[in-house]
Amino acid sequence: MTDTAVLVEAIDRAGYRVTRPRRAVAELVADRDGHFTAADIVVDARRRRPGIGRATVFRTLDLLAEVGVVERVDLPDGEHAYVGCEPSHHHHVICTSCGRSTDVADCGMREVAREVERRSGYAVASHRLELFGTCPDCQSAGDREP
Amino acid sequence: MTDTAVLVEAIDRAGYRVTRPRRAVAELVADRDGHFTAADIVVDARRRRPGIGRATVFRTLDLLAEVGVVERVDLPDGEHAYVGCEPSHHHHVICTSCGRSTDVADCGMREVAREVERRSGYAVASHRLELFGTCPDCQSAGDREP
DNA sequence: ACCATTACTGAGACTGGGTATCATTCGGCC
DNA sequence: GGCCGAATGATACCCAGTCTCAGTAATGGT
Repeated sequence: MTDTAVLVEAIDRAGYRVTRPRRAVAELVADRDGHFTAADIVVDARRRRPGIGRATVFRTLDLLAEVGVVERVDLPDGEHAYVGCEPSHHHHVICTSCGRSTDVADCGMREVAREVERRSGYAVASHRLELFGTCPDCQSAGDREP
Repeated sequence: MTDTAVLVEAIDRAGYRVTRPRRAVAELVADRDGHFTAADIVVDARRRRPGIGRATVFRTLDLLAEVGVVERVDLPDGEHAYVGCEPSHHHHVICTSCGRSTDVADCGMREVAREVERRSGYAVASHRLELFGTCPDCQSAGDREP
C-alpha cells in the first residue's frame, strides 16, 4: 500500500493535470495492498466513486505506470496486473497465496544478464523478472494450519 | 525453428491423439522462426490450411505448451506470444529487432532467487525471466547500416 | 479390415479486457 | 473571472480467448 499523496504528486511532477477522477483512482490504488487488475479498480470505482468512467480508470492506470509509481506485472496465469512501487529499477516477489508483493533490488541480475550475453551473443537491453512464492505471513499461517 | 516431427512426437508421447489439424498447426509453428502469437498462427492457418478452426489453433497451442515444446512468453508490450523451445527449465532472450529468440540455461538465477529469499523472507517457488535485446545478426546489421 | 469408443474438431456465439471517438467539462494559468 | 487545451465519460467498438455442442475421426481391440 502506497500513500495517495505520493501517487498524486508523481502525476503533478510529471506535468500532468491533477484532476478529481485521477485523485479518486490514486486513492483506490493506494487502498489496495497486493497486486490488482484494472478490472478490480473499475469495480472499486463503480462502487465507491460512481461517475468515474471505465476508460478513465484504464487511462489513469497507464499514467501511473508511465510515471513509475505503479508497475505492470504478468501473473503466472498470464493475467495482467499492477502493483504499487517505488519509481526505481527493481523487481517484484509476489505471494501466490495472498497476492501481496514486495519490491526487491537487483540482487545480482546484472551478473546474470552479463552471463547471458556471453553465452548467447545477444546485447541484452532490458529484462523482466518476476518471482512467485509465499510471503513470510502466509508461511507461518501455513505452518499453523496446514 | 523446430522440426515438425519433434512437436508431433511430443504430443503423441504425452498420450494425446495425433490428428490432422494438430499436425497442421505443428507444421505452422515449426515454420515460424522467432516468437509468434496465437493470432499469427490463426492467420497462417486460414491462408495455408483452410478448414482449421480458430478454437483448434488455440487448443493446440495450449497443448504444445503443456507438452513443453513451446513456451508462452510475455513481450515487453504485454502481448502474449509463444516461442518454440526445448522441454527443460530455461529462459529466453528475445531479439527486439527481428523477434528471434534463443534459449538460455539458468545462468546463476538460482543464486539470485536465494538472495531474494534472504532479503525478502519470501519462500520463492518459481520465477519468470525474460531478457530482451539485440541478437548477433541484428547487431552486425545495425553496425553496417545505422 | 472393421467396429466401437471417445477424444477431438469446427462453427459460431459469447465474454471480458482494452481502445477509439467525440461532444462536453474542468484544471490551471493569466 | 475567463480562456484554452487537456482530461473526461458514455458508448461503440475491436480483438483475444473460451464455451458449447453436434458431428467426425483417431485409436485399440477383434
